[in-house]
Amino acid sequence: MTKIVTRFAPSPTGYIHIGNVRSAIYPYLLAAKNNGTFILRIEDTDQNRYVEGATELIMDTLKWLGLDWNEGPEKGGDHGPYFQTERKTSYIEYAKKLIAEGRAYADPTDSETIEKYRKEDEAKKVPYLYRNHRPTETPEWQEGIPIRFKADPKPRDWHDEVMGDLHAGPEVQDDIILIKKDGLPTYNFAHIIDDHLMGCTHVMRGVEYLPSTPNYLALYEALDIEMPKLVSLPHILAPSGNKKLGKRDGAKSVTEYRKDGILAETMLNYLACLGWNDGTEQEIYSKQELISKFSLDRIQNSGARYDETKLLWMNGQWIRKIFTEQGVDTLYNKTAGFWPTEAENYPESYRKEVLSIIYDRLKEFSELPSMTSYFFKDPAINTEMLTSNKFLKNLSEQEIARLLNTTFTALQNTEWTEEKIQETLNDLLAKTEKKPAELFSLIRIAVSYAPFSPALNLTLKVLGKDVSLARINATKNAFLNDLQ
RNA sequence: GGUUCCGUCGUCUAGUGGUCCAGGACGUCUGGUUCUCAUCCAGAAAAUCGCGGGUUCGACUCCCGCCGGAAUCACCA
Repeated sequence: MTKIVTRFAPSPTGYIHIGNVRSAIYPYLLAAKNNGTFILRIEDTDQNRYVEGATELIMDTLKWLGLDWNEGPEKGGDHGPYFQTERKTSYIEYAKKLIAEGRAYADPTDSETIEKYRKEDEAKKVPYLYRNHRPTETPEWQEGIPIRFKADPKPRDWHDEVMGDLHAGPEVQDDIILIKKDGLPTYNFAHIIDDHLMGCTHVMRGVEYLPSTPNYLALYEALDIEMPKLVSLPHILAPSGNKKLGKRDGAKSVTEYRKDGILAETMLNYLACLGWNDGTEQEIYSKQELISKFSLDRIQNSGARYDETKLLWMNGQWIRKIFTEQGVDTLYNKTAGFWPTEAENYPESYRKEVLSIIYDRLKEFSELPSMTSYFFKDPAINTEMLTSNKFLKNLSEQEIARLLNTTFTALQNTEWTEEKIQETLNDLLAKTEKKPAELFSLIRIAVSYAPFSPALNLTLKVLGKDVSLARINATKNAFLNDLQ
C-alpha cells in the first residue's frame, strides 16, 4: 500500500477563516489516520494579493488546532521548498516540456485583444473560449510572455471521493494560462506540478474547483502524471442565506474564537463534524477519536450551515469534559488571559478554586470576568436588588436585617468547610422557618450581588469566612441605615 | 447565459428497497434536582423526506422530468 500524502495549500492572503479551515482538517485527519504525511505548502504565486504575516497567521491557526504538518515551512522535508515562489524553476521546466511536445505555447496576444475576443463572443452569444482564438504564430518563449496550455477538449469522466462519478463536456476545457507574464505559474498549473513532485496521493479542496477539474485532467494527461485522488469538500454556508461562508459574509478567523475563549478541542470537533460524521450518534470527539474514525466516504456532499449556537454548546461540553477527565489544573491552564483584572491580586490556587465551582456554567471563557468578578472584588451594595427579588419581595427591611444578623452569628461559629457551612445553613433554615428560596437567595445576593452564583455553601467556602461575614455585615448595615 | 454540483425537522445530521406513519444532536418549550444561573435527568412540539411522474407487491432510498439553491466561467487561488 502506498503511503498517503495529503496537503493543505493556502495562499498567504490573510487569516484562515472557518469557511476554509476544513480543507486543512480533513487532509490532516486522513494523513494522521494512515500514518501518512501531511504537507503545508504556501501558494504565494500571486504577488498582488500577498499579505505580510499571513503565513505566520496560517501556521499559528494550524498549530492551535493541533494540525501539525510533517513537511512545510519551519519543518522542512524532502520535498521542499514549500513556498511556490521558490519553486519557480520546476514550473518553467515542465511548461517548457509541454511547449516542446506541442501541448503548450507562448502567447503573445496582449490583454486588449483578449478583452476584444471576449466582447465579441459575448455579443455573438457564444461561450468565450480562448482556444477559439488561439494565435496562429507563436513566438519562442522568453520570460515576460505567458504560456498557455493547448487544450484537448473531449468528454471527461472522473471520480471524486466525495461527489462520486463526475462528468464534463469539452465546452469547459480551454487554453488556460500556465505561466503568467511575471514568470510565476498560475494556481491551475502550479498545484499540479507540486502535488506530483511532493507525491500527494489526495487532493482535497473546496467544491469551487470542481468546474475547473476537466482542465486539470487534461493537464495530468499531457504531463503523463498519475492522477491523485480528488476530494471535493462542500462549502460551509453562512448562518443566514445560502451563500458559502466567506470573509465578506463575516466569516471570523479561526483564532478569533480562541480570543473568545473557545477551546481548540471544540473548534476542531465542531468543524470536523460539520459535514462529516461516523454514522453513530456520538457528538463529542477528541482529536484522537477523530483521527481513528475519520473516513472520506462519510464526508457530506452538500453544504452545511455554520451554527454558532451549537459551537457554544459544544464548548460547554468540552469545558466539563476536560475538568472531569483531566482535572482543574488542565482546564485552568487554558483560561490564561480571561480572568478579570482584579484576579491578578489573588493566588493561582484561589483562582482554581473559583474555576472549580463555576466551570459547569461556562460556555466560553470570555464569560469569566462577569461570572467571577465578586470573587475578586467586593460588589457594590444594591439593596434594590434584594428587595425586588421575587423570593424576597415579602420580607420587610427589618426582617432582612434580622435574618442577616442571625446568619452572621451562626456563620461566625462555623468551621469553614463545605459540609459544615451547609449544616449551618440547614440549621438556619429550621431556626428561621424560612424556605430555602428566601433565606438562601438573601444570603447569596448579599455576598455576591450577582444575577446568579454557584451553590451557596460553595460560594461561601471559596469566598472565605472573613469576606463572607464582612459582606453579610455590610448589607445588614445598609438596611439598618435605611431604617433609621 | 453556458457548465457543474447540491436538495431529510428552524439548524447539523442518521438513513444505500420493507426493521422509518423517518432516529440522534443543537435550539425551543415543559417538568424534576433544598435559592439563582447553569449542569444533569425526564418529556414535548418540530420533516406530507424540494415537486411531479415512473419502476416495484413495496421508494426517503432506483429512473426520468421539473423546480429551487449554490459554485464556476481571470495572466485569483
